[in-house]
Amino acid sequence: MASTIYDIAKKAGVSIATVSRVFNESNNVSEATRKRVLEVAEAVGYHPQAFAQGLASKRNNTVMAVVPIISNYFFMEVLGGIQDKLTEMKYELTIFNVTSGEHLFEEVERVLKRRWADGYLFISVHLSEEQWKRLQRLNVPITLVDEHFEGFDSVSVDNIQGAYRATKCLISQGYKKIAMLSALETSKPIRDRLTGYKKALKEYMIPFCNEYIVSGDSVYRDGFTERGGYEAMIKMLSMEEPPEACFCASDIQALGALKAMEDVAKYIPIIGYDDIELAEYIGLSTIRQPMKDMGYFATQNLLERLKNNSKAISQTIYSPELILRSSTK
Amino acid sequence: MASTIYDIAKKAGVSIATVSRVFNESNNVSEATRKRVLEVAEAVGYHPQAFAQGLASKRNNTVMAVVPIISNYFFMEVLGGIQDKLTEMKYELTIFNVTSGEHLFEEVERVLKRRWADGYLFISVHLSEEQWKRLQRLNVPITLVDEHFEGFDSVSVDNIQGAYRATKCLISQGYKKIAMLSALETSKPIRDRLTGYKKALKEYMIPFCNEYIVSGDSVYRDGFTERGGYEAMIKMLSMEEPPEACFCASDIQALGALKAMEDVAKYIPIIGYDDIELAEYIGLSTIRQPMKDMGYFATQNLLERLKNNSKAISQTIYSPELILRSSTK
DNA sequence: CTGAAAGCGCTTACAG
DNA sequence: CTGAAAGCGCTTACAG
Repeated sequence: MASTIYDIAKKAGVSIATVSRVFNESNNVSEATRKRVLEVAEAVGYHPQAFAQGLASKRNNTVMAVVPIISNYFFMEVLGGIQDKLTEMKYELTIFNVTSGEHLFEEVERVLKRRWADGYLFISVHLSEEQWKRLQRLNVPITLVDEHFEGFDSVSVDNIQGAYRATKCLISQGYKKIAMLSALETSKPIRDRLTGYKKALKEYMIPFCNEYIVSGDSVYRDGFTERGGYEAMIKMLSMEEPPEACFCASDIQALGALKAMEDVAKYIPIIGYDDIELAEYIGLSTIRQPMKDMGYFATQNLLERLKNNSKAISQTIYSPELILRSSTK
Repeated sequence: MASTIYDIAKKAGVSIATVSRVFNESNNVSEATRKRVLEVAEAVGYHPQAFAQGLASKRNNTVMAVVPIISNYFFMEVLGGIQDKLTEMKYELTIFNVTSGEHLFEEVERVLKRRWADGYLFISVHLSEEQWKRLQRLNVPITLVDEHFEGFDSVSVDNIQGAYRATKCLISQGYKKIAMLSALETSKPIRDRLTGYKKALKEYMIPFCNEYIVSGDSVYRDGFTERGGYEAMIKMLSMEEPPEACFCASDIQALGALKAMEDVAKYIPIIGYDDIELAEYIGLSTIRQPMKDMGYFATQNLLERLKNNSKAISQTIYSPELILRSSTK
């Protein structure tokens, strides 16, 4: 059986309070005592248990990342930034994977109530205004990434702006029939990007044409998949009047679109969204989201709030950057 | 202040034991009582706290993944498999990022002693025989991924075999001067892949030539980076007698190598290792590791051990698969 | 089916 | 600098 604080206290001839102080680096311990305790602890392989510490102290030096999907590029990059900051500050990371179905809200609420972590990072979790308000009542430190709600700190990228720039780039190359390769419109990023796309068309007085908003049929991951992009591009290219150029709602869909174009040997310029690592290799023009920075900054923000919960709520919005490569040439 | 089990018990007119039973889905509760408790809990937004449950029950339905690096392809894929299984079994995932420096062992030992999780998955954590033995004494359920030690369950891929196949593939195409684009030899996968490379050469009676083992100069991530690959390939191509073909220790290095070849406009066939998603897009021949399967299987294995710690220790070794694409044509 | 009570392994005022 | 003691919020035999 593993030893507890009592065993150490007894063997070192001190009280458990003293042992606790040694491990919590309180400076109210004499050097001799500290040394003795540490020696005993080392000998039997003792270290305070996380759960007991957590319960007694009501803190646990853990941040929980709540995410709808774990193994994708966007999340991986964001996570990289989160981890950098967390390691720097000696916090631990717990990942909670919500299943994004109809019980999303209940799942999220439940995990907050369990008080697993000191603070929470919500990555690409999209809830209704009403639902965010309910979470607010739980009074738990939360920072939003890739989402926006006035009651919580948030870090996001201006999706409208990004789509606008992408579309405008295509327009400025002289194209008029510009399609948008879309996904499920229940997805918030999609709605925003659609808005930006329309805004650009309007500005250049190009009539909006609903047929040019095309999605694939697969709904897995809301359509943000290579397959979704493939399906949509096949549809586009077989239209009576195919578009001359295409703005894709994500790089991963653009990848599928690229494949589709190869398969039917018809090519139109396309531009993606995200700037995943792959984009550079295949020469995909895209809109860059500073994913890693967002993760890092959001974490920093959350940790500051853990220190001082009364600080003002801040909304950070990054500007997306247009990256031109060969796919728009 | 959030309510506790006492508040619920009082409001529902039952004991805390009963409230506890309701939330633990014990069936020894009358339907009427259960309903009443649930109603009260719902009204005040109560849910048992993870840490209190964990301390009292000595279980916490959490698995911890111990990883040296978080945002890379290999890990992302493995993690995807882990998460699938964990979600299926309603376990939570905690990620612990060891910093891979000189205190690696101490860090790892400490986290095990803290008893954060019910079980641990070590991904690409390479320790000495001696160190693994010390961890064994902690008597904690551990499953190794991408590593092998007889005292723990493990899931890995035969690196020697993989490198052997890659090299043999190049030899069979008629090349004799075959280089290996390597990385830090302190890395265990590198040592194994080197062994496989040599084995193939020997089998075909091609003399081993130490100059043909080339690494980049950057040591970040043990050299498993695009940059490391770039640097190494530049070196190779500027040799007096450049190799005719090259086996790269990882796809990510192969990527850098590809860039280097473009930059100096000299091309030789190369083959990578891993089969990251990117590989398909750029036509990189490679050795596939079933990363997602490994994660899934390792997790399943660990969860079984949590149920029954006396089951026999198993070593699972996957065979790597040769994937031929355009980079070797 | 239900409750009283001990216990999980710590932290933290409080007192000295 | 140190200790005694209460408390963190649960679970789980045990008894009925």
